[in-house]
Amino acid sequence: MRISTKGRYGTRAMLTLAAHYDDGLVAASKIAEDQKISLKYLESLLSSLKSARLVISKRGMQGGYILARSPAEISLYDVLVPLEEALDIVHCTEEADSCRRSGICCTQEVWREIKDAVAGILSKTSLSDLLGRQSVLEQIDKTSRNTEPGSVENRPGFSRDRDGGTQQENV
Amino acid sequence: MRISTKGRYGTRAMLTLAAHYDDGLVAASKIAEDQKISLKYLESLLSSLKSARLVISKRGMQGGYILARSPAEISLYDVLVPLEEALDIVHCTEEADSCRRSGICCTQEVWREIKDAVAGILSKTSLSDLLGRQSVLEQIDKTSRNTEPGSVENRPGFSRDRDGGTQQENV
DNA sequence: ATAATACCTAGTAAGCCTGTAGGATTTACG
DNA sequence: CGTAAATCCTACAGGCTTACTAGGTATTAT
Repeated sequence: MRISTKGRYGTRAMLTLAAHYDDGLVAASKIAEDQKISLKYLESLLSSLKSARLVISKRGMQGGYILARSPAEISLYDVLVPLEEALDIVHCTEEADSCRRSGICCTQEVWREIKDAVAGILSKTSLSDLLGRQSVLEQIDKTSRNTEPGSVENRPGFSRDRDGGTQQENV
Repeated sequence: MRISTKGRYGTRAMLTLAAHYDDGLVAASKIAEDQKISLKYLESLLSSLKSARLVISKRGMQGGYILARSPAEISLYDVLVPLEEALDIVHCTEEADSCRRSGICCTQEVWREIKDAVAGILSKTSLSDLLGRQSVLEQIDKTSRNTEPGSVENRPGFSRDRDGGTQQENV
């Protein structure tokens, strides 16, 4: 029971696109570098996101991707559904007829309750919401590093690539 | 992102044990028959549940399993955690140090929010709650089928096996 | 023409899920 | 004591998903 890296990587890719929504097209290679995601893997995620009509692509030189709608109009639910192939916590709630006990299964109620709660949280959180939180966190991060110098630790930021050679994280 | 059959089967097994909490030990074979779960698979689930100290077992003839606490004192959260090996929706929230971006990762907040919501629902739902819902559902089911006057004292388990010798469901 | 870019098809190593198989050990009961 | 009923233990296996990698094709701006 977890959101896979597919969903997490996809979300982060969408955040980069959201951050550059006013700048026009962004190349997949830039997103990959920004988020430290394997380019080839990212391409497949973007393909899914394109099929879901969340991004628009342009091929050829100077091509790239851009959000199909404004960041405020795209929720995490929109992003995760095509990547996680439905967020059904439990198969049972989706295909009721596959369960012979469906008429008298008390656990279904709970699974559905959970599913609705998760969908609610994801639906109410838009990409622009996340961007807002991000800037707050970056601000805190920056000031905390100024106040305690010496423990700087070279942490690559959300949208900067300070330590050119590092591997991608596997998170 | 889903609760696997392991968690669902385990939950149903615990419901059978809850229904017979006052009757003493219940053999795994009876649970398997009651819930239409493969006996061998069920055994491994019960093993996990025993390690989590949710059930107590007795070996040998006339042996079996019984809840370690009353149904009201066991939540779905208690049951699912040992079966689903932690309900971390996202690995990231658990092992923060494995994520190089942890200090400034805005998506973590959302994953944690979801995790807390799920845990909240599961924690507030006890086995006795589910038993209560179950009896309501059975009553509805029975009246809708409009059959069998009387014969209420016969309660061979909380699920009736309507269509005889069919295969086990794989839900 | 060239280089940058999206897009497409395959494959793959590892791990997990959902069991099955076959027994070893413990216990009640006649 | 012998036996049957039960838990407990180890091992395996087919199928699926995850998280990529490899290599190439099509399209486009310069």
